[in-house]
Amino acid sequence: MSSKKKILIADDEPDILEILQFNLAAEGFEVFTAKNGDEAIIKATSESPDLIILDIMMPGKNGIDVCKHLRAIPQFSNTLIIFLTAINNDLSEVKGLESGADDYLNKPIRPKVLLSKVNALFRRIVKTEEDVLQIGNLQIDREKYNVRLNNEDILLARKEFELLSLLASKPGKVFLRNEILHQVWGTDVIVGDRTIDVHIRKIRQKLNLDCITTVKGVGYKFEL
Amino acid sequence: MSSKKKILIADDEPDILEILQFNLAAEGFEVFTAKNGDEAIIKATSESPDLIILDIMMPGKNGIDVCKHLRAIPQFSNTLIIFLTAINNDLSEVKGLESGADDYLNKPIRPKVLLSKVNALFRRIVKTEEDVLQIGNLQIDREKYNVRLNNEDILLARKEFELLSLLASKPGKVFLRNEILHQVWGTDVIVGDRTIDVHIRKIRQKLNLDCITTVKGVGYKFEL
DNA sequence: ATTTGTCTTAACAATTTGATAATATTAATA
DNA sequence: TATTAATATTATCAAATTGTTAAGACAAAT
Repeated sequence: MSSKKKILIADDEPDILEILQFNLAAEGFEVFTAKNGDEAIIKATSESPDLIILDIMMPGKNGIDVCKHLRAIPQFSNTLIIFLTAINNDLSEVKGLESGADDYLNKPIRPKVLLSKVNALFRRIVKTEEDVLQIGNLQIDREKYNVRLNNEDILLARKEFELLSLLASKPGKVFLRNEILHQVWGTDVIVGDRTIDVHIRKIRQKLNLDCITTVKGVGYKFEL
Repeated sequence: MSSKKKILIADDEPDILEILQFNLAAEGFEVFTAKNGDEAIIKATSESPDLIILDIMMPGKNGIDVCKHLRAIPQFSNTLIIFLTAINNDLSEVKGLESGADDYLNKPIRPKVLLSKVNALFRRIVKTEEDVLQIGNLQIDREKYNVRLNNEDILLARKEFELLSLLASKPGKVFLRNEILHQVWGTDVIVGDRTIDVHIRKIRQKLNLDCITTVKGVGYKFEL
């Protein structure tokens, strides 16, 4: 999967903050916290989270204020916002959603419900992501499955693409031949010794660029 | 806003149905109703609603079943679904959201909360909704179901249209054959290996334009 | 009932790919 | 430098993948 989703949590109660952080981090999200509304705005601006969870009742700027403030900034017009509230009545819920939030969650927090909501919201948004490697003037787009060098498309066959994609994923790192076999061919496929070489050759030929270095007796590495 | 949003409500209690219908219609939505799960599926198919509100507890097919059934059909992969439930416990909520719903609502119904949730969901979706794709001199109108090239209408059969529409939704992106099968044919439909090819061929033939590229071993992509 | 058009499949052709073998080249080391 | 191990190069071939055409099942329209 691409990069980790960032989630910002703002609540003045340390316990709640901790519970949320623990559960979301365990699910693989990158979590940031804020102890009040103003801090939330600052961290939101600096971290550009994908989702912001706001407690409504906070000293100073409350959650609704923060939400309105953020929604007025283009950077956050598409950010997911969830309210956290103990006030379980019509009024606050309505106010929350009308101020531009995507959902709200009642306290006490039920971790499973929280995670489900978060995932449900992300499922809807996730679609607009990109997965491109950019190394110098070389661009490898894993989604579009193409390689561009100096704004010119280069057609690589599947194995060639996967091999280059692997090497370029960690420029400078030397990949052992075994490692390459496992990653590109799989653990149970057996191919001859020269197979990798031939593919490397084709890549070098097609790219016409000195970017794959042979490390004799060890493997190959990609560099600039 | 474009045209009226369509909402389908499925509940076995006539009272609830009426309350919901009244409130949503008053807000300007076009409302359809169903008295059970099977009717819901039928009406969903014929009306293509933008939002479906499903009672979880219904005789016969319950809401979760209906949701799963619908989500497996490409037509409904992006339709909003909200559950309606009196069961106020973790388990049912989690199950609901995991079966692909976007939100849930606890009974008793509080009209204002309902409307806020509905509006919050629509607000988020509206942005990704583009019924007319324009790529170069090619125009794909998903609502009218037609394709124009150089101001000339081109008649595509439904599967052809959906396939082209999918590929053109992300120009440059390579769609894996599997991905295409899921999106166009649905997750549980099984068709032979050559079916996609044949449809691709027909599109190429009818458009008479070099815009669909084969990426051998991977899939197809659309490009100007 | 007949026509029309859509969707799928089967059969075969055409193409591309990936692996190998054979040979050449390179780099390290005795 | 001669030797050797490792890699590079090239051509070739079988397998995998896709293209094409025609035909039949089915549904919708006439």
